[in-house]
Amino acid sequence: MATISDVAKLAGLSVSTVSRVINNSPHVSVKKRSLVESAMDQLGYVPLPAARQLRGSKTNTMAVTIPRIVNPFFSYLVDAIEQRLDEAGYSTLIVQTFSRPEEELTALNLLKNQQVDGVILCSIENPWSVIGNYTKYGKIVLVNEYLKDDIKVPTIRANQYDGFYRATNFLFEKGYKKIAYATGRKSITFVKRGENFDADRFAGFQDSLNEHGSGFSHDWLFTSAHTAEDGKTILKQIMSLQDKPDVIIAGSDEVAMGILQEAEVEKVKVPEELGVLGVDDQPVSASLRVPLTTIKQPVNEMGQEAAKAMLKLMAGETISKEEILKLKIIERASV
Amino acid sequence: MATISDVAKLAGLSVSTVSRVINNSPHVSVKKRSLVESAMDQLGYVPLPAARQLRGSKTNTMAVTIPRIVNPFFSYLVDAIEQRLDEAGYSTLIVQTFSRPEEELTALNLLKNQQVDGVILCSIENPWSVIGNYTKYGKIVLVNEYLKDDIKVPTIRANQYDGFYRATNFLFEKGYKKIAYATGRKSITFVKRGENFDADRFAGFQDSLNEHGSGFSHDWLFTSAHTAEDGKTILKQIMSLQDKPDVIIAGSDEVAMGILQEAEVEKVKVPEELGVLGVDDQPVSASLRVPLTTIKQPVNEMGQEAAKAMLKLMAGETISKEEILKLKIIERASV
DNA sequence: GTGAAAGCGCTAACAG
DNA sequence: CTGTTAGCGCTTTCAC
Repeated sequence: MATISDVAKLAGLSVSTVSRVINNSPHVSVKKRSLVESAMDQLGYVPLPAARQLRGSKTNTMAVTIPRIVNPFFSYLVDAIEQRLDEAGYSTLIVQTFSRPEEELTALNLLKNQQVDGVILCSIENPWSVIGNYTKYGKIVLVNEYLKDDIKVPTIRANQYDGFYRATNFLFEKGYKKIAYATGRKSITFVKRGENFDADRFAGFQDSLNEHGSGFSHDWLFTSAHTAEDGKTILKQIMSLQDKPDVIIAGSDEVAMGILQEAEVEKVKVPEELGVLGVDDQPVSASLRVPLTTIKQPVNEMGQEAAKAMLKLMAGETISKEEILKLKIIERASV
Repeated sequence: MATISDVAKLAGLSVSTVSRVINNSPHVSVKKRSLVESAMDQLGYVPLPAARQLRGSKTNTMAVTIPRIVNPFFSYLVDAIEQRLDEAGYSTLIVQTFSRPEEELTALNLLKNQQVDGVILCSIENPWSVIGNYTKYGKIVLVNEYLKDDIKVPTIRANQYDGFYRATNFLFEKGYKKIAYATGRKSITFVKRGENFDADRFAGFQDSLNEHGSGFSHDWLFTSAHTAEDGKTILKQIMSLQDKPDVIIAGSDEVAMGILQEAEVEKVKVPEELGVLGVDDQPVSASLRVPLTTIKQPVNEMGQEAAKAMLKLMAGETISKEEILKLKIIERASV
């Protein structure tokens, strides 16, 4: 491995001049600059990051944490972040937390240890009292998370409340009257809007319901719904109900797919007898037999904005605490 | 940021003793060790990796390259690798190459620059003449790739030939006689077995065909098939054929799903009128209306083995060039 | 414009 | 067992 002094020796100059060339300082004569440059590529020289870091200079690397890479939502999100960061000349280090606080600390310590210039957290596993301490070591951006108002970190998220409010309105416009609701949550605690992700969604749903003077039966709430199998069960449960809903907000495309499949088995016509609204817009959703109408999370934009926010932070700009993006309703055939 | 000398000062000892504790050298008295330890956590001290790297010690970090994180095959693969590496105390740095040679070099330079101890390449973008140069800087393991015999790098891959050979036999056993074949490739060049991924698959298919004295019509070969949409087109094409195949190896679950959906529209019974065999076993495949029979890539095992190979390499063991894993046929209802 | 020299935080001889 | 000391490769004053 060639070092800076090898280059200096070959170029017949001092290490400081070489260093200046590397960091393109303006105070180097054109002649010596090219001398250094040719020596550099003659030796295949690349500055050793560890040494530069030791001197406290930038790493040009960012870390981004996600709970699990196999979840498409997160893989697309991190993909979008990386694309944007890449354009700005940053490398990206993806850290899976597996929802474990310790793993999140690994990423945060990267910051403390000057291995990265900033970290983008796409889900938080530690209390802010812990995470907050790391802001002194570098920049932190949050994605898709809710934090108390007095905590001021740049946060990028989608407006779940608004999205679900509009989606529910949309169902009413379509003529539906009895709307069922499925969620991955174990229970819906009636916390107020702005507390968290699911509460926001449910609040949007409820507000639309109230505005339309529509009732909601407890039989129409399905919790702990995650998989296609869960969706199948839900459809069966719905069909066994006396007072059946005429449409369901499925909580995820996965669950929606299960509902769709079981509906086919049970000869329940979609959307005529039961409308099905998905959430997420996964790649396959468009090409199902009954193409799925779904509430799309703006993953791409979220990733882009998160990366932009980080970049601004790096440039020393202060940025507004929150950037809220809109959910989009993708209308296809299932509603 | 507390440094090693801060700790030494607080403990009333020398930096070397502190260093010994950090690297748990045996030659430290219990008493002083605990003295150092308490000083360390009193200060919240964490050794700075950059400084250690500079001294040439291990990074305990591995890089793994994948073309694209949003591809489920790769996200599951990297997930498996990381789990295993994690157990062994290594952090994992995931690098997306976007199939660009430069990005692969970024990962390889991590090795050169002593930022990682090894790199696992899950797809190669540069000629071996380039990659090979990096073996002098650290360990390299290949996954799912084919390389000339004289090149000896640990390589983990699934036996595509065997898998497709067995899968085709399986179709014959099921009573199918006319087997169609879809692939993502733009064309099937008849290179011999062992040259590459797709050639191996097709060779396995062909060999089984020949052994069963079965013919293959060029009308039954579908190339450039990637998406569910492509699958739909394929089904239409099949139905317009005079001499129709009775089963198709779809090349991917994605394509298989498209075929399944269009079959439903066209009222073609699966598997009675047309059998459909997928490849990959994606999460949704099990819960389709006609659960998909598919050739499963041993992603998990591949990841595990790749990680193990790397770990052995790190431990100084020499390992056999190739580790070949078996594809598995997951029998459900579509065949 | 250019070079000499002082460290960044840590490890590893080398002495004791 | 413990301490002293010389760098690892680089950036950055500070002189010239």
